[in-house]
Amino acid sequence: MPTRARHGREKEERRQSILQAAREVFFENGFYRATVDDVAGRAKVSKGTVYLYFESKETILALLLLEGLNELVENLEDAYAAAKTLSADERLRRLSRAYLSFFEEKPDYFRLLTATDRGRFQDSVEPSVYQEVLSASLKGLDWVGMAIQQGIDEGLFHCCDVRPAASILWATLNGVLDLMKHPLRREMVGLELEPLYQAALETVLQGLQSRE
Amino acid sequence: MPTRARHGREKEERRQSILQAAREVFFENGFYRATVDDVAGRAKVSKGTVYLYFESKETILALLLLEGLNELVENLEDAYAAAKTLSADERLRRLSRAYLSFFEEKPDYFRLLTATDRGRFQDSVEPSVYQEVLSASLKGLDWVGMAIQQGIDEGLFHCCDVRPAASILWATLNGVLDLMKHPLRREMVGLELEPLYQAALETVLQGLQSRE
DNA sequence: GTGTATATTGACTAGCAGTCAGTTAGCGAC
DNA sequence: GTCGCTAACTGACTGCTAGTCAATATACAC
Repeated sequence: MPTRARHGREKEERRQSILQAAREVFFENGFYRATVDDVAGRAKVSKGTVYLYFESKETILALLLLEGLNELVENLEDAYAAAKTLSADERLRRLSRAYLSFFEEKPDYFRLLTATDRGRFQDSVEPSVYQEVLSASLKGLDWVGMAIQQGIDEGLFHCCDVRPAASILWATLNGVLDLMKHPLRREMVGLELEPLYQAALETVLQGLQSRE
Repeated sequence: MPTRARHGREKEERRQSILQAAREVFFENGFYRATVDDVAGRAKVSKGTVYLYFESKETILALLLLEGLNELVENLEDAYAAAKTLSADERLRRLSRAYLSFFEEKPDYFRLLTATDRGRFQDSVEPSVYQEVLSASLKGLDWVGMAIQQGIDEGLFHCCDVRPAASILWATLNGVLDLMKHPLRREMVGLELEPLYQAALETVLQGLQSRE
């Protein structure tokens, strides 16, 4: 009997159950309110065990974020692929919609993302993991870039270069999501998320289409 | 002799010197690394005194942010006023430039702003102060809105409504600033802030000008 | 059963926000 | 100048939480 292998599997299960507990606790209370003891308790292990499997509380956050970002990128990939036969602008609309859907269906991940902007994050997380989160948060840009490139090839867009164009659209969508994230701010602005998001998308698409 | 009044002045001076100490310490170390003892030490008072003048560490942050945001809004106001005779699109360029300048000259304030997205902020800060920060962070939108309204009146923009248009531009500028905030991310995107910022501005301006 | 390696525990440390009983300093009355 | 009163100030203390590590338990080999 491959004892080593069974052990490996059991360890992986333990690890996953701690991650799952962290997901629940972080989503319920937010990252800063949640304590490692909460996570340990939920996973029915001691705090020490949590630290056997993970370097720090913030590392766990990073891993959860990576999960979320990967799922988002998969959604974008699917949306891109499903719009294979469509024009570039329509593909960008599908991509944008997929992004908005993810935002609306998994708001918890977005809530947790803001926690990474903190000072300590970069200290207590292995640089490589931090870099991975950063890089994952930019993978969406690649799919937007591919659709934009198609638009340039098709003669739809007349902008100078793919990367700036993709970044502008990506930044705009993020800007709108961020602006409309807090209910209180939404109220102050006096607009709803979805229509503003759509309008922003169309405005940038128009802007990319016109000659400068 | 108006003892009461002199006392009032002295209290205000003490208060200001604590605020100044907090500004220095927060800017140097970031909000989360900075401790209240640091602030107290820098202001040459005890920690208890800090808490006589301010409700919490996060309240001090909120007050510093309000200062920064008010300064920003003044800059925008000046830029708007100085461009009195110009066309709407040119005014928007001036407003955007003033915003970028502030971002580049006072990056510390932007760094501190992200700290408010954290969970605890809303708990330990009086709701009214929190609301004031939120509302101050939206005042820039008003000046953009006024320039956009001018553009609509002049027939330059054909978009449906002022508020969405202003919000789209504002969100885009913020999105670009946020995207390009971290040097590491800037490197990953492979673009520089200023050109992207300019390009984003022009793209949205174009988008707002074209008929839909 | 015994020895060894591995996994787990939870009491402990360190660090920080926030408190409050006790101390000091300013000031007017005499 | 000194007594008494008030307001300002202090810093030791509390409570909480991330992270550690010596002690303990468990699993396995022989």
